[in-house]
Amino acid sequence: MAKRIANVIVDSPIREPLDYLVPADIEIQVGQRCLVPLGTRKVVGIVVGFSEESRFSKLREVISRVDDIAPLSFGWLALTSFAARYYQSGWGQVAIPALPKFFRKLPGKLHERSLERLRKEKKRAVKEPSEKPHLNSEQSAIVEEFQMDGAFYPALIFGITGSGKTEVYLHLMEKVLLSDPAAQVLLMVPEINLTPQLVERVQSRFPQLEVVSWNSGMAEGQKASSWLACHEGRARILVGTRLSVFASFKSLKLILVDEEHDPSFKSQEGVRYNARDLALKRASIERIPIVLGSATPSLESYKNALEGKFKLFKLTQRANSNAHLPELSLVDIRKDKPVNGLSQETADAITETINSGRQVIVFLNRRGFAPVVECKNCGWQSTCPHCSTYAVFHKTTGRLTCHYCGWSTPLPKTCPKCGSYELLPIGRGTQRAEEELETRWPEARVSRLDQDSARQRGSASKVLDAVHNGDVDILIGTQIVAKGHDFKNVGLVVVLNTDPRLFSSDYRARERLFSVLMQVSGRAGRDKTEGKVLIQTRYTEDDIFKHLKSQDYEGFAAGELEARRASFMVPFSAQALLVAEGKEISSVLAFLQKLKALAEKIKGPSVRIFEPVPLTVQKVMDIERGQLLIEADNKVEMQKFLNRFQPEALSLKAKGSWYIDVDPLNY
DNA sequence: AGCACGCCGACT
DNA sequence: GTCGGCGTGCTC
Repeated sequence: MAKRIANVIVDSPIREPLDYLVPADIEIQVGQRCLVPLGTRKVVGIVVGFSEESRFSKLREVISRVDDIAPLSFGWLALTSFAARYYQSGWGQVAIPALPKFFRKLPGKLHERSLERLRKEKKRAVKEPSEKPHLNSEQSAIVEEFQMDGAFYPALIFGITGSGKTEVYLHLMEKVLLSDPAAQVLLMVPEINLTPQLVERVQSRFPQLEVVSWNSGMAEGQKASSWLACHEGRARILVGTRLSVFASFKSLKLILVDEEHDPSFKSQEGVRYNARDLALKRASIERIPIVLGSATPSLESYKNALEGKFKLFKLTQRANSNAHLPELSLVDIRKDKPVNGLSQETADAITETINSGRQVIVFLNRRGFAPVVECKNCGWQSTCPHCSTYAVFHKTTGRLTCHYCGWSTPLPKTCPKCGSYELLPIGRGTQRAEEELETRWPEARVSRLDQDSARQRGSASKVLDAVHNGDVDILIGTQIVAKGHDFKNVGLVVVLNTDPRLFSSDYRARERLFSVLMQVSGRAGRDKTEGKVLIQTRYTEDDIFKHLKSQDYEGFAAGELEARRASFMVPFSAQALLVAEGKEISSVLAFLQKLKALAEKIKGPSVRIFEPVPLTVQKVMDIERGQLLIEADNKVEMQKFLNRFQPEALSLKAKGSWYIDVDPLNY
């Protein structure tokens, strides 16, 4: 009988699975973990196949199998394998880090005991299910029409803010969970601190079922326990961030991706996967339905829906029929010149709203006090010594802080260059706006919500609770205030300083701006009384505002899609970014130049190679960074090219490191 | 990614 | 003479 050889993936950049001899006394199957020697180490790998022969003559032996849990499924292996190929990475580098640490390490003496503990279900307060709200006709039409008969069925729910998407998710989940006592549902959410509230809402709806969550902020033990509960089928619902697309399920029957347009579904470190795209792949592998939901879908998804690749469902009415669409108007800051950031019209509206006993949200997407400090005498500016960025002045700490590397120094009393005392904060962040609001409305209770104020655990929810309880008159904040909070008494939303984002070099900036403005506008008028939105801008005639005013995502998207079609941009083409890093920008660009030459040699007519350029933020933590953009007619052509390019590129030696970012979101 | 090997500077 | 710096290259 031929010797049995196991193909094993391990967490190393080796592209192909490694071959190991399987000793006669070891029974092992595909999907099981095993202990193998790797160089001088022993590591945990996953068996992905068997073969009779190997290109390698001197094979080493599998040390032992790890059979503490059921093997990983073929579907899971197919998903991780696809992800590795698509994102130009090693299979093991995708698959192994997708397991909780507990299942990646060599099982020790107490392994079985720990497993027992992980398997212990956390206690649920068994209570009556929360009330099931009545669906309006649009909502129930979706639930009725939805196909879940064992086929891949991708759907996009495009529903305006407040249209009750979550309620539709819950009904769809119920439909799936009731139809099959083993069925499991994956609900994917963006990376925000709203997950606990959502988990609670889901759990109280299905009090008899185990609901678990999975996100990077959780303790390792928690992660392992949630993961295992899904793997073994005990947990029926998983609510998780992008990482959960790689969770292991016994019987996954439905995937929901909430806020599918959110950039946090794209990983920006390690393997740069897009969890929304992989979720679609997973649904097609498992032959199950998948729902993408958003008030402002990504143009990629919206295009797919328009072309019939996704079933398109629309929610056009607010679920709470009492709620009004907010009335949006622009404040032309060319005419109504802002004083300390606020135009007269804005200030009057704030006064009026507070006086009428309602709340104001001021949205300013820039944290800190001032983005840069400047010397009036010699022109010195507060730059970060390790990054090509400004160090932001934070008045709360009295320090200059770099938002890229965390470098920080006390604000100097005098100019470090000329000794002058005239150091001026330039520009405006949330802290400065907060100060201004407190000065102008001394009677009002002002709260700030941004990354800095939310840093301490629980402090964000404290502020949010205060807003809900009516203990705050004016809430000033960054993106965080825009996300999904259902404030009942907000009469006015003010948007400051969005103009820079209208003219970004990133062609996706407008799409994101539209999305965030829609979201933040949606905070106004969620209950009986009307809400108002004021946007201060000097570009009042920009199309984006026209569509915002009428809450017309589809009009906006049609315009953007047309512009992108005309210039062959994503989603009418596919992109990949080669990013190189090193000590000196010249050598980084020189290496990218070598990659470009190789790419030009390999590429066909469907692929275009751009010029190597430094990244927008060229230096971070003393590392210089450059990029080379590659464009192809479509994703298939891009894959064909990368698969030919990548092995050859790996053999070029670089001074620093480099990676490929497929379907990049950031430039 | 680790980890070892290897070939040059400051130390008991 | 050797301890250790991190460049280079391999792991079935």
